[in-house]
Amino acid sequence: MPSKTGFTSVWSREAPAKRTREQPSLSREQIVRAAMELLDTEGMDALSMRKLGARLGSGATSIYWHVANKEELLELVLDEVYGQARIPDPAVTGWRDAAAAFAYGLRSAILEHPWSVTLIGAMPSLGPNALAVGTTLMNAFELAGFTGMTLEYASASLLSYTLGATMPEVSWLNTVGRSSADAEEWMKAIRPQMRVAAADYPKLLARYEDYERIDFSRARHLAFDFGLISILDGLEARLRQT
Amino acid sequence: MPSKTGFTSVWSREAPAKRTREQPSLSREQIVRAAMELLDTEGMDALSMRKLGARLGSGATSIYWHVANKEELLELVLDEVYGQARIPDPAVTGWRDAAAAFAYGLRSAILEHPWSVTLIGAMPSLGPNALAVGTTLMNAFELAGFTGMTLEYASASLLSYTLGATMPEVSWLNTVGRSSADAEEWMKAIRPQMRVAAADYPKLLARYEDYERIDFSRARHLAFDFGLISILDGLEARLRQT
DNA sequence: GCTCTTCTCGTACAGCGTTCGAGTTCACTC
DNA sequence: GAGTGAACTCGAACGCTGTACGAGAAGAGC
Repeated sequence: MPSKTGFTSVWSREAPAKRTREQPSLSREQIVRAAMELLDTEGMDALSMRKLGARLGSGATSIYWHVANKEELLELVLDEVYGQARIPDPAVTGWRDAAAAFAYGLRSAILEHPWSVTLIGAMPSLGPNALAVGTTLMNAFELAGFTGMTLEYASASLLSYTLGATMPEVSWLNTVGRSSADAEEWMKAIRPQMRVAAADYPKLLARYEDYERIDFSRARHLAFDFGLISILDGLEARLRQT
Repeated sequence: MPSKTGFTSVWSREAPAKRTREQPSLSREQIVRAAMELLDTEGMDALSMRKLGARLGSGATSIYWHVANKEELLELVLDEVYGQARIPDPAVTGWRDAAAAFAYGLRSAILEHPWSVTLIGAMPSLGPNALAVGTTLMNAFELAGFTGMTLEYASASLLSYTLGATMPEVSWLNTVGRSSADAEEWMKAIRPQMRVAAADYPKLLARYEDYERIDFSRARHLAFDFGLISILDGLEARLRQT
C-alpha cells in the first residue's frame, strides 16, 4: 500500500500488519538475512529474486508478500550495513575519539559488504539504522560544543568524508576482485592509459612507478587516516572560532 | 580484444583500430553523446541498448561494434562527467581557491548529471578526464607545498569529501524527483520513521520541525561550504606542521 | 461448516544485454 | 575490373530479469 505522496520507500510506509499465524514459512528478517548472505558471497549481480527464493527454499514470488519491490529489499539490506557501524559513548571517550571510531566503524562495515556502495549511490539512506548512526554522531558533536545548524553541518561533513573516501576504494577493490588478476597485474594493464595522462603531468609517470612498490592496503589506510585527521582538525578549528 | 589480465575496462584496452571509411554511420563519440542525452532526460533506468539504438536511428546491436559492453559505455559516459569539472590555474588563483573551485566544479558536474552517482559507486574512475582532474588537483596541492605521499593523500581527501558530500545529496534529489511529490510532501511522508528514531535522540523531533521551515537548496549549499572550509583548514594545518 | 485473512507459488509477460551469423559497403591489390 | 578482405550494420534468437495475476492452501473466528 503506497503512501499518499508519489514517492515510495520502505521507510515511508507504515509497518506491515501483524501476522496471525505463529510461524509463517517466510519472514522479512529471514529474507533480508538470506539476501545479505547471497550478496556477501556472490555479489550484487548474483542477487535475483529467483535465486533468493531458491536459497530460502520457497518460490521466488513468495518474497513479494513480505517486500513490495526488489528496491525495497535493497533498502532493507543497506540499512543493515549501517546497523554494523557502532559508535562508542562520546561521554567516556571524548568527542574526537568517538568521531574517529565512527568513521572507522562505518568504513569497515562498508568494506565488509562491498556491494553496499552501489546501493549508497542509488538510494537515500533513511532506515532506522542509518538514522541512528546519524543521531548518535550528532550527539557526539553536540558534546564537542557544536550548536544549531553547525552541529548538523559538522556531522554531515565527517559522514561525507567517510563515505567519499570509502566508496571509490571499494569500487576499485570490487573491480579488481572480480577479475582473476591481483592489484599488481591490474596496474600493469592500466599503464598505457597512464602514459596518456602523463602528457599533462610529467611527474605522474614517476609517481606511478612508485605505486608499484607500495603496499596497497597500508597506503589506503594511511590515506584514510590523513584525511580523517585533517577534517577533524578543521572541525576543531571551527569550534574554536565561535 | 581483452587484455592479458582477467580484468576488463575500456581504459585497459588499446585504442580501437583507426577506421578506413570516411564517415561510418555510427561512431563512439556519437553513441556516448546520445547516451548522455538519454540519461539526462530520462534517467538511468531508461538507458537500454535498444532505446539507444533507436535514438541513433540504427539497430541496437550495431552499438556493439563500437563498444564492447554496456558497462564500457557507462565507463565512457562517466568519464564525460569528470570532463565537465574544470580547475582554474592554481598559479594565478592560489592553491586554496583552485581547490575550492575544483570542489564546486565537480559538485555541479555531478548535480547536472544525477545518474552519475550510481556509476561512481559501481565502477572505478580511470578515464582520461578523471585522471586529468586528479592530476591537476595534485598540481594545485604541489604548489601549496605538499610533497611525496602527503600530496597524494591531501588531494585524495578533498576529492573524497566532495564526492561523499555530493553523492548522498544527489541520490536524495533523484528519489524525490522521481516521485511527483516535492521535498515538502516528502518530509511529511517520512515523519513516522522520524518518530521512531526520535526515541533515541529526543531533540531530533524538534530539529526535524525546523527542517520543514528551511530552504533546502540553500541549506545544502551551506552544508557543503562548511565541510569544504573545514577540510581546507585541516589540510592547511597539516601543511604548517611539516 | 462457513467465511475472511494471511500467505505461497506456478504461470506468464514484457523487457533486458548480448551472441551469432548473414549481409552490405568500401579500400585495396593484381 | 575482378577479387579479396576488412570494416561495419543488424535481425533473430537465447537466457535471464522483475513482477502482475490469480488460483489455491491453511488457519482464525464465528
